[in-house]
Amino acid sequence: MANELEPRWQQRWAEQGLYRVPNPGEPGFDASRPKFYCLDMFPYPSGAGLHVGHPEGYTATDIICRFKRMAGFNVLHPMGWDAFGLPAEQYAIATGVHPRQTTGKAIDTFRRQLQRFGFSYDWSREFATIDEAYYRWTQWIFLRIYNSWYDASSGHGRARPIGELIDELRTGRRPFAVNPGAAEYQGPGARPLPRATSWEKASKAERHQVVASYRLAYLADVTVNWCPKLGTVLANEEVIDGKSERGGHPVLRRPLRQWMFRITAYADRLIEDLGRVSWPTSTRVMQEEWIGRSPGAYIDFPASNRRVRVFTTRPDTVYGATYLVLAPEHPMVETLVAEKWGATVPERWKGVFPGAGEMIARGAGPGELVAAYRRFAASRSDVERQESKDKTGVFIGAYAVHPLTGERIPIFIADYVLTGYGTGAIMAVPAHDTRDLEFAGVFGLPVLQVVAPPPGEDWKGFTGDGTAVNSPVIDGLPTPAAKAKIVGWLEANKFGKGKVNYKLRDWLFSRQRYWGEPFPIVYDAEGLDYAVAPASLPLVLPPLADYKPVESDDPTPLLAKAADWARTTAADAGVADPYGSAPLAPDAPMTRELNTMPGWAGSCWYYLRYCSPGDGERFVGAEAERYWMAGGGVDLYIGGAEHAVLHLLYARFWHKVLFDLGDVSTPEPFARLFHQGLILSFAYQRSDRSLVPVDEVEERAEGQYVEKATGAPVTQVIAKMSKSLKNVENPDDVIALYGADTFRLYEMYLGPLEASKPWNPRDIGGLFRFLQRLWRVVVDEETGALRAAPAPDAALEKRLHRVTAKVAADIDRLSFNTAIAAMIEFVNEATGKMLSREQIDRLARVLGPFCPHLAEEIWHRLGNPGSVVTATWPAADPKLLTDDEIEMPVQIAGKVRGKVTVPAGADARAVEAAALADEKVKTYLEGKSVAKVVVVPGKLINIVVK
RNA sequence: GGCCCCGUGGCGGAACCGGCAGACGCAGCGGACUUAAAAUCCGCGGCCCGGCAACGGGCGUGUGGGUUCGACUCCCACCGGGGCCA
Repeated sequence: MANELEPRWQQRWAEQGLYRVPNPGEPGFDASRPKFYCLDMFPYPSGAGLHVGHPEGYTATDIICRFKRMAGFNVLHPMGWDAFGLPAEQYAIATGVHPRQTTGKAIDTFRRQLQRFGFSYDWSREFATIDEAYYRWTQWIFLRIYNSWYDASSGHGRARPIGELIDELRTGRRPFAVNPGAAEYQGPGARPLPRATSWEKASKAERHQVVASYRLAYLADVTVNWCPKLGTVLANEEVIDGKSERGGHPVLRRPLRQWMFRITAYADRLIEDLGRVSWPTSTRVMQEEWIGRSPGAYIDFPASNRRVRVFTTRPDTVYGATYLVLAPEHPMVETLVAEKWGATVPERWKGVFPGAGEMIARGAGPGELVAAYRRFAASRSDVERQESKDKTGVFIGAYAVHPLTGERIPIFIADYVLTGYGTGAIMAVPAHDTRDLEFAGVFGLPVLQVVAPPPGEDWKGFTGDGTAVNSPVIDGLPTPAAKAKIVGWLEANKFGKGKVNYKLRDWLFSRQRYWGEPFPIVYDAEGLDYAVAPASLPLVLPPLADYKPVESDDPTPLLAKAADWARTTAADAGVADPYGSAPLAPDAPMTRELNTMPGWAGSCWYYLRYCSPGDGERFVGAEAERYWMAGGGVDLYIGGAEHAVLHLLYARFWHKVLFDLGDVSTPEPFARLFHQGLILSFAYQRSDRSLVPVDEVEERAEGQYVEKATGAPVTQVIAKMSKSLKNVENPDDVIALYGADTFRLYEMYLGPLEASKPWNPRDIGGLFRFLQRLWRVVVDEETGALRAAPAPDAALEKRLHRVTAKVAADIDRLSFNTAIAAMIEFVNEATGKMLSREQIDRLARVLGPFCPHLAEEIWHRLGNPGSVVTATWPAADPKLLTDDEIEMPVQIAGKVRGKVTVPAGADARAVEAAALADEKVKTYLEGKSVAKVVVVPGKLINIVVK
């Protein structure tokens, strides 16, 4: 029946445009209603179609949206497609089919599947990130960010237009020098500084360079994992033992000029504003840890006419520094390394790493051992280097001078220090750092206590807060005060500087693929970058003859194949001269940026576009944005926890830039966030814990499973759905059997929305039977006529009011499983009885958010006009939600021994008297004395006896 | 190693603020209807002991302790599972 009824109503709803919601100023907009913006995380339409995990979150948001509409809200509930991405491009490489075709097909499949669920999306707002009308604005926002700089001087700091910075530099209000916070000018591999010291004297390139160091989008030479065979850069996680994870091709570490976002400028605000949002604590903590704010200090250690700058989060332990460690790649290693070993150098300092002993035995010098160790370190991944318990390293034969004590301390290189963290060099305080202590143990280095732990704890290896000792400047101070004082002292004496370090890096935004947004950037003959004129957007992806990666040791983006597209002129690209240098001739040859944007780009602002998706003038209509984003942004955002950090952090960053520039009205995009749990599946495990595909297992008896091939018993376990375990469920199959209403109920009834829970098809029938039972309560199966009692049954009426109240409250707290249980109870109670027409009417409305098709069918069989979708939520009479008399359990010494029935409002004394007078209670009290009676009104009585 | 979350019947889960543990569903058992089966309807159902039974007693929310008149719920330690970070 569902397969006739459901498509029929879906078609009717679509024809009526029932889920279209007008914007302020449009016909039909009702300003008297409050608004509710409810968003699902942007799906990537894969060729495989929906799996059962998708509709979990979508059903939850649909129920809430339907409920909110009935409760009188203007509800914005959109859907669209995050459609750029690798799979379509990989398919294009193999087949030559343009990714747009592949993606278009996948979108059609997804849309058809979603519509079969009866979700109440406003499909008139649908768009895909690959639409030119959409990515035009993605490119526009990129330029908005590119043409901004972060002014940290005022209050918290904020983004400002780049023109204001240029004015400051031109007029000398701001010294002509690179941004002191610019990551590309720090640490190993820093870019050389410009020579000019004023705007006037600066060359075009120098002006360009200084301005770029402030821009929120900038170019930097970044070491990347380039895989020549695959023709792309790989993430660290995709490289295993120097080979690509997919295909096992060699991967080269190469510097490559890439677009970066200066997201680190926003690090503090991204942490602080987590206090504005209502998000799961775990997600807020994850973002905080990802940003990884650690206040500390730079300290300079003189070493043979140079200074080694270290970063430490524990400047209060500086007196305990007994050696320095540089990352093996640190550029100062070459200049510092000694020619030969000093006479007093202990043998083991010369090198501890595989193969070192042999070299030392044949008298290898420091240079040789350092080179060998660097090769050893380069072969290990960052993760291996940090996880390794066995500390390795080499003394480089040189010493530094401790700036506070004047002592000579040795300098080592060791792979537990990474280039990417701080300055790539540390002062080692073995007494109070676990890894330094392990290292000191291996190399026999002194361990000097400088922090006194709380009584009863060993100072050696104590890493917590305590009291400073053996540290003349700060002796006796507790750790936090000691940190503050020593940083001030180091600054005053020019030994160092307080500095907040972040784990968060600037965001690498370039990809060498085809299927992404082109950058609206061109380069002149000198290689300087310019923004194209916003009016010339969208910059459309050119067609390619083929999509095979360019195989080369030199990283080459795919767009290099579009040679004609890449060649343009200044006039064509609408490039002006932003720096008051020599203007470009209109016919000056320019080349386009050949990288494309990564998959994150389109999903960074899609929630804004939904507010007015057709806008041709602005990325989002200003009034629509103010209306739908009011109250702190999207009211409810539901999606998987796998996006807890990256997508949500990136979107927050873009949003904050737009907020600073006055383009959007709220500082945060998503007011309330919720993660639905994973839907898992059963799998089977052999005694050696290996997993067996479900189709190779049979159930011999209740709960007894054996592997078909061997007959060996296996145990049922819960695992992620995967093709290899053959336990992937397809929603289409379930809908074909039971219909969408049952599917929706089943997924919501599995358990709490946030929990991960196993898919167990055996249970679906229970929900299907519930809907059949409900149908039989209201419709005569023989005649198809409505079964209605002439007058409502009082007991059922009371229960109906309670269900109404309970379901509303449960939807509010996203507790759909208990809401459904309440409806089941009601229908079970009503089975065999009859409801009045008016009661059936209310039941249909309560069912509506969960099972819209069946509810609509009943609604129309009642002869109602319109749709249950636009009906109002039934009011629950508070008088019918409480009983006149209540039964209260009587506990004696904490065990329930009897029950008494008392009037609902009875006071404690009356309840106590009734309990003590109860016959059954009396028999338990015989021979005992009552010490105390605890009465919790409305709950229970506990008699404490001796 | 650090931080966070979770351990409740044969299974999924409920108990929302410290107040009757196990709602609801699945699987199971018994009965009605049926020539029979399916479907449907009615009923039983944590475990152990006693009783033909109604019922009575004991134990029980991973383990051990604590706080409290009262603990699935709060605190401490441990065990197991998951996540994030190292």
